[in-house]
Parts: sequence; structure tokens; C-alpha cells
Amino acid sequence: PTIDNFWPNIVSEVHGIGQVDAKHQVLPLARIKKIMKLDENAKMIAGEAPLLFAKACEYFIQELTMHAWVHTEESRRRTLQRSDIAQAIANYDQFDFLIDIVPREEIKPSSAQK
Amino acid sequence: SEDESSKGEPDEEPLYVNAKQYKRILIRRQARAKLESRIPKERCKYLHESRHRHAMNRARGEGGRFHSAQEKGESSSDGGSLPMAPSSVTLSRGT
Amino acid sequence: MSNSEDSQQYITDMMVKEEDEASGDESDKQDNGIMLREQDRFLPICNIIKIMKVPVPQNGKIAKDARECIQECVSEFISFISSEAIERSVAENRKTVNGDDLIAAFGNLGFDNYVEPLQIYLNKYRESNKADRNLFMDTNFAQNEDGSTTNEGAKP
DNA sequence: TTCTAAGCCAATCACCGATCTCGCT
DNA sequence: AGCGAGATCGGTGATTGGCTTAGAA
Repeated sequence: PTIDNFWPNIVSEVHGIGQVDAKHQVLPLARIKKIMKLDENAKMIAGEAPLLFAKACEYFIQELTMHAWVHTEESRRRTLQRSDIAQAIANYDQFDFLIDIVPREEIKPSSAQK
Repeated sequence: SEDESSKGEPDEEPLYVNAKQYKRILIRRQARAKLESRIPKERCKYLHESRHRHAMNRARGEGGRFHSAQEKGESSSDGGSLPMAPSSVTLSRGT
Repeated sequence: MSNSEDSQQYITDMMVKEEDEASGDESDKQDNGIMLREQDRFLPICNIIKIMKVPVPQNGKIAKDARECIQECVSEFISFISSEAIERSVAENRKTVNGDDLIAAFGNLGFDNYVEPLQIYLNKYRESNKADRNLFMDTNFAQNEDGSTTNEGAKP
């Protein structure tokens, strides 16, 4: 289970799905829809949209956590903390959209920055 | 030794962000600013008063963990309040 | 009668409506509309933790700060992608944001890794729905005139 | 070393999904 | 036709804190 194998594993995982089990999602679809509706431009939302987001959020949480855990280990800790996530966000430009949510100054001192 | 490049934005970006995300980041920043007044500045200790009270009233084992089945009524004249002495007692969780 | 309100919460649960912020203001007051609770802005913390534990070793720990941080990041993730997807649906004069808008948004915002698995997942979902609908309509007629069964593995 | 804070349990109840009606395209 | 918003309903898993000690400092 490494970062390099993450997306290839995801792709082979979706292929293994027979029928999409709309029920028993890990994340509640109603809550996802509610978050989407916070956007003032949101009018109508197709039923498939929260379902896609439920899957995408699983991927996102796993990937961000996985990147953060690298920094936890680099600091020889066994508890993932907020500063590890800040580091992970700073080191991968796909996470740039979180720059206001977890600002750079949250990175704990004496850590490398690429 | 500080040199946040200038402008006057809430959080200054490190000069360059993902080019595909830049425009959307700005749009989202405005959207969040509109919502800011409706967002409490700090997190509550708990989400629901009723669930908080439920947790407080629940039966707890010796180690502070929730424990099943403490009898609801408490009118036993019997002095022994321990549920029962199981063969094995609290097992410390090895990590 | 025994309902004693505590100071921290805003309103209990009955009588909460929903937001609708009209327009025209950026100065923040205290309640410009209705206050949003954490249940309205975030996914349940318990579900977040479950997913976070997957890539973390079994003996690893996760700080409370980190859980809540991820929780906020996920909501921004949804809003960020949604914003792009909604704009595309508006650009095409549609009132409904659909899965194709979302997948296009993922690609346009640089989440290229998400596109392939989500496209596959979306196709399977649409197929499943069509299959269920046909099965429900037919109920008795097990007639297959079509024969274009693009199904793969059957689920026992 | 000192001492903060994460994990561990499971019962209630708020919320989620299922189902309906009514509107739109 | 089909599809989604909104309301209603009933079933259920997320929420929840005290004590121990892992582990941050």
C-alpha cells in the first residue's frame, strides 16, 4: 500500500464492482447533497451526483491521509496530527485548493518544504 | 525575514498555485466569505444536548468504558452492585 | 416540558428551516440568515475517521485536530468541485448538475486521477438503474429481445 | 523525564434513505 | 414519458465521556 499504487488499485477496485450498491454507502448521500446546496448557484442536483461524490470523497480522504502519514513517520511519531496534513497539502499541488483551509503557517517548524 | 508578497488577501498564496485550480480557488474564497457570518467561530463541545446527556447517564465499566446493561431500576436491597463477577476481569488492551 | 435548552446550541431541531441568503452584503453581522451547524457543513466525523484509518497502519493513532482538519477539507473538496460543475451546467443552460458535469469538473481542476474510476462507477450505476427499472416493469416477462447484455459478473 | 490527549466501550435519538406527491422539462 | 424538490415516516448507526496509558513534548 503505497502512494504509487493508490490509483491503480482504485481503478481495479471499481472494475470489481458488479452492481452499484446505492444503499449502504460509507458516507451519507443526504449530507453530501446538503453541502452541495450551500453553493448559492446550485439549483437542481441529479441523484447520481452525491453518489459520485461519496466515492470521490473516500478516495480523497484516503489519499490526503496517506500523504500526511508520510510526514508523521518522517517525524518518527505514531500519531497523525494536523501539521502533517498541512505538510501534505504544501507538497502536492493537487491539494492547493485547501490553502485557505489549512494555511502554510500551520506547518510545524523545522520541516523541509519543497 | 517576512515577506508575504503583498496584496491584501486573507491568506497569501505562495506565489504560484496549481494553474487549473487558481480561478476556482478565488471564486470559492468569495463564496466562503459570504458564508462566514453564518459559521460559528469555534466548534461546540458536543453536537446534541440529548446525546450528551445520554452518554453521561450511561453505565460505565471500571475503566471508564461504556458497559452494557446496568439495570434501569435501582431499588435492589441487595448490597452487591457489581453486575456479576465474571471469570476474567478487566483486560488491559495491549496495543 | 423537560426540554431545557443549553446555551451552546442555537435551536434544538424542530423549526430549523434552511438557509437562504438573499443578496447584497458582505459585511458580516452575527446572524445574517440562520446559523449553520456542523451537521449542516460537514460529513459525520465517525465516517471520516473510518476512512482515514484505511491507509494508516493498524497501530497508528489519529489526533482529534487531524480528524477535524480532514473533515473540513472534505467539505471544501465537495464545494470546490461542485462550484466548477455547477458553472458548467449553467453554461449549457441546464438546471440540473449531473454526473458528467462533476467528472468534467474533476478533470478541469486537475484531479485527473479521479476521472477514470468515477466514469466507470457512473456507468455501472446507470446500468444498474436501467436494469432495475426494466426488471421492475417487466416483473413477469423474462423476455430478452434485446440481448445486448453488457453485464459482466453476475452477483450471486 | 512530564503530563497531554487518543482509544476504548455500546445505547439512545437525530438523521438518513425510502416513499409519496407535485412541479418541471 | 422521466427526473428532482420537498414533505413525511420509521429504522438505525453516529454520537458520546471517564479512565488508562501511549506517546507528544
